[in-house]
Amino acid sequence: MTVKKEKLSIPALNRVEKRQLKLDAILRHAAAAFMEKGYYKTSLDDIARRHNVTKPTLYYYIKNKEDILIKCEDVAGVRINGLLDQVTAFEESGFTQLQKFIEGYVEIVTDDIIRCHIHHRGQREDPTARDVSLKMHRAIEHRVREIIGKGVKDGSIRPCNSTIIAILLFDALNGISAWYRTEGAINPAELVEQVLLIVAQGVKNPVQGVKTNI
Amino acid sequence: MTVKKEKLSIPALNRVEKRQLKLDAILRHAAAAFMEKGYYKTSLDDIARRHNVTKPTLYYYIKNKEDILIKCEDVAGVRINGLLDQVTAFEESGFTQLQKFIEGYVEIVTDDIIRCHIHHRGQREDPTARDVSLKMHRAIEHRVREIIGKGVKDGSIRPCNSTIIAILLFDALNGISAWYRTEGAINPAELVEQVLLIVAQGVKNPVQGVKTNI
DNA sequence: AGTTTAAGTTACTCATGGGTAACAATATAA
DNA sequence: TTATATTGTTACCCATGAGTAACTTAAACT
Repeated sequence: MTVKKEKLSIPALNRVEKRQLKLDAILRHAAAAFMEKGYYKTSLDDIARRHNVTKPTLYYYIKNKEDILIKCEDVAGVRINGLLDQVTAFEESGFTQLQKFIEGYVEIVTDDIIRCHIHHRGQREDPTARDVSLKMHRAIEHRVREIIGKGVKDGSIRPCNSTIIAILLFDALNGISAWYRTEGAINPAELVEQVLLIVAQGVKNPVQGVKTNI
Repeated sequence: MTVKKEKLSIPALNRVEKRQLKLDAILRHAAAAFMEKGYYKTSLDDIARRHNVTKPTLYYYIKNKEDILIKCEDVAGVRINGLLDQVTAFEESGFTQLQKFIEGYVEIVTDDIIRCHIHHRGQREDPTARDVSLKMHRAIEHRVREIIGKGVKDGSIRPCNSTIIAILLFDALNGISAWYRTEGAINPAELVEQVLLIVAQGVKNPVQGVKTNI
């Protein structure tokens, strides 16, 4: 009986599970293709080929081409907001939270689906989808702004325009997703270190900066 | 005689001149369209319409659609390298040169043709064109890296990985081209100030940073 | 076993849009 | 005024690629 139950329930669970796994795989294949060739130069046939199926099969998992971007965005949203939850969970200084966010984000940004989202957040044919996309993006940016604002309040971050700083930070971090792979042997640890250093202290030499100011 | 000469030579000059002006206008219209709707969602008919001509007329000025991007890139290359020439012309510290470059670049980055170049440098169908594009980009990045390296040598910039820093800086600056217009009333002066501040000093509060380090 | 649902296939439609050929008008030079 | 580039137009071709209809196979539950 238990055997029968097992035999029946496990495939039943696997059904939705397998579907989800296949959707994930399709998204991953599509995201990789989009990053390599670009969204418009990638045909659904290309994506289907990478997945070893034919084009119409894709339509069993996605609504249309744009839906791929939307689904990637969903994944990215969960990931990034999850990181932000994690980073803001503890009572730490704004600067420390920002530092942790940067560390986590640099890691996240290497994932193909996230890279795809970053690179293609913008082009949304459907106006509703565009609104949703924009809203999510603003929400995430807002949370980072809040971290910076908190840092200014608690004194760990110098007074600054948190809006501008947040956008600049995101641009720099998002940019990483475009080059870290192709740019050959880059040590991830060094990358994080350099980013943290420039965000924390900038590039000006403090020693010389105090002595003389050309 | 002189009158005759004038009457003949001025239109003769205007011929090439007018052609150049029209090409410029087409590039500008195209660049604006590409920034609004994206390269692939912009048809040549769209561009022609903005220029009050029909599509085949465009082919009198450009080779094909991609050629528009290439011609925008040429303009951008001259502009950016010109800025770099200007910035490195005097014997100043690396940090000062970097500062001046940033100031100039933030201004340059508001031009539609430059924005178009920044946003579409990457998608090149023709492999030769792709090589040229990549080479130019690398050359510019290299010059900025040199400025940073010089700064490290002369002590105005703290020791750092100039490659990574240069790329991060470009990402942040190039990002500006995407949002500065849509993002409503942003004071250009404040923008430059904030960029210079974060590049110079970072965001960490130096006062608190010395006293305690959470 | 037999019925149903999931998953996938082949073979199409059809709009879009880059690019061209052939023709028309306008300005320049003689 | 007449010949000649220059600049532009209308009317087309044709490849590409998103999306669909109709049919086939494989798995799942009773």
